[in-house]
Amino acid sequence: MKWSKTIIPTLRDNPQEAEIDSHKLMLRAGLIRKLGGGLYTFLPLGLRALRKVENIIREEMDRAGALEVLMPALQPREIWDTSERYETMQNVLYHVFDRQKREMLLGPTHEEVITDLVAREISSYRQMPKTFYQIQTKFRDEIRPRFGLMRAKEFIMKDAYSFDTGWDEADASYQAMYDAYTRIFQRCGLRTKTVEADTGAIGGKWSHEFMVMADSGEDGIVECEACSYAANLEKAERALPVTKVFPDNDKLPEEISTPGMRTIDEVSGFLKSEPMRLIKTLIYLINGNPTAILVAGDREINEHKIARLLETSNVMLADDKTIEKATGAPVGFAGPVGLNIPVYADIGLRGYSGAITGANKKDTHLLNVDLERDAKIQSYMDLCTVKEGDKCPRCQASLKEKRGIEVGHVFKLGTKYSEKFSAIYLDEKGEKKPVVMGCYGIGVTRTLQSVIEQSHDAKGIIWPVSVAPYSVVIVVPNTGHNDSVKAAETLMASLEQKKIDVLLDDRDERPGVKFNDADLLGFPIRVVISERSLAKNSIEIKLRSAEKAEIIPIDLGESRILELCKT
RNA sequence: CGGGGUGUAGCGCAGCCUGGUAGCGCGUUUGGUUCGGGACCAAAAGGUCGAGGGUUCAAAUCCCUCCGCCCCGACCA
Repeated sequence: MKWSKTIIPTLRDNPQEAEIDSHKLMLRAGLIRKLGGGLYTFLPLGLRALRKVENIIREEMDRAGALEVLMPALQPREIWDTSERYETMQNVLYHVFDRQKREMLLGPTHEEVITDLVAREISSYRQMPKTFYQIQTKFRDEIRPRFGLMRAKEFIMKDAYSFDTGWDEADASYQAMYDAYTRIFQRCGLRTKTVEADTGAIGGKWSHEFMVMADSGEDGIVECEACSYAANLEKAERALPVTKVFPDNDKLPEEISTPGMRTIDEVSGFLKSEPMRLIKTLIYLINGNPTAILVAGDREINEHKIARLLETSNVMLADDKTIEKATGAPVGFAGPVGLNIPVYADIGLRGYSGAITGANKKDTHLLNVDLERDAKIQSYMDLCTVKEGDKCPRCQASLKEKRGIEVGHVFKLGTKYSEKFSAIYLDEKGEKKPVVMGCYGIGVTRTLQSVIEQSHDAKGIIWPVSVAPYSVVIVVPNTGHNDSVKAAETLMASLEQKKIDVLLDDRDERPGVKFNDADLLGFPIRVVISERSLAKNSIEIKLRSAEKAEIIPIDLGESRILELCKT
């Protein structure tokens, strides 16, 4: 391909709309353009890279034995009623109405569609295991689209669904996808980390996320310094802390005036006490019922954990009125003593004694609180978010906090959907059983941008050969020099015949412009053919990732390029 | 949805405070010179100043309403 025949609108300046490097570079390198918030057009160069990622995924899915299908993006509402996700996923669903005013949804994911299919088409244990996948556009009404392709309203996803006769069999399918994912991201040149994750609204028993480590990532992760434990902060656990018993723990609760002191910082500062000694009491509405959640003053509540442990998706902080009604005090003075709503406490608070809490009375706190003795706790559960320095739940070593971009997610779903859609099969004994499912997603467009986020420098993108829009760029510094142009065209034609993706920069531009654009666009291999090199009967080959170029005799150039393309 | 920011030529920005001719750099077009790391000379095109309303003799500029975009938060397979 000649540069003059395609369109690569590079930008010199960073567009002001972009915040992170990969987003800036995708715009500057002319890979994508924005239509509106969370909506992007792929330009020819961006599409080429996207297709490469898709093909890697397709190859590895096929290799793992998965079967490609293509499901409708437009879905009847009814199947979402059947799965009972019309409500739980309300806030990401796009609603569409046809001419009969029938409600349709733009698919944010396809568990419903595939399970409906399987319920109709699979009825015997002889037909399993089966894994289906598709690469398709998904639609989600994201509250806040961000960072270009990282979080968009319309994006491309590879989703896969496995169907097995039992749990052990399903584990094998899960493992096959897990292994395929590992290969996929490796082939894309990504360094990923696999972490244990929350299953969220999709449900299921167990899940892992594939994270691209990057400071700009939206997800917090902890990993153990010593063992292999790593988890998303939404899910991460910690070794049980030592019980805290503070001074004066034998005394009875005693009120103390704390005028206007509402926050942990204010109270601990005012009482000259460490925040850890305070018990933070927050009133939540859980399924609409006021409920108190307790954690130590130096910790944050993890609402994902509340939702999971109490088996609901309806967890929100209570409004001021509800709090006042439940505690009998203005916001900021809640405490567990004497509360007559359900109270759940974090496991770290078990045995807390000599602690400080709100007194459920304006401008007042309580000293010397012993949780067991003075409050009625429904149960102690793991309710707070792990933080740096907490101990590993497996080996007690310290946990470190990092950021990551979630590019893949694998779930063991179980029978949640198969039961709702009556995806039932007959086993060897003729008994009816629900199919056991797994589901697996890769954010394809997000993966593409992650490659750039992880592989770039001050000058631009550094593509791995596997996903580069073109593996080779041939630069002719002076297009006025006919011999250079001819040699370049010959080389391009010859490489193209060998199925190498080549771009020939035939623009009438100054050399500096061409070199800078080549660096910005990040093609892995740059070949320069000029009067200067031809005089020595040579061409110049430089890797984008390397400092220096190598000078190769012209008749050996092609084989050298082919060799470099393989690595 | 709450908080903050921003909207002026394709891109990046100035002008707004203190109302009066809409500017700069890059890019684009034409001609010429130049040609190994974002050249130079000359000429030119390109703007409902986000939208609507108001104040005023006069609004990019002041006031009101709305909208888009970006960031933080809430939320999120």
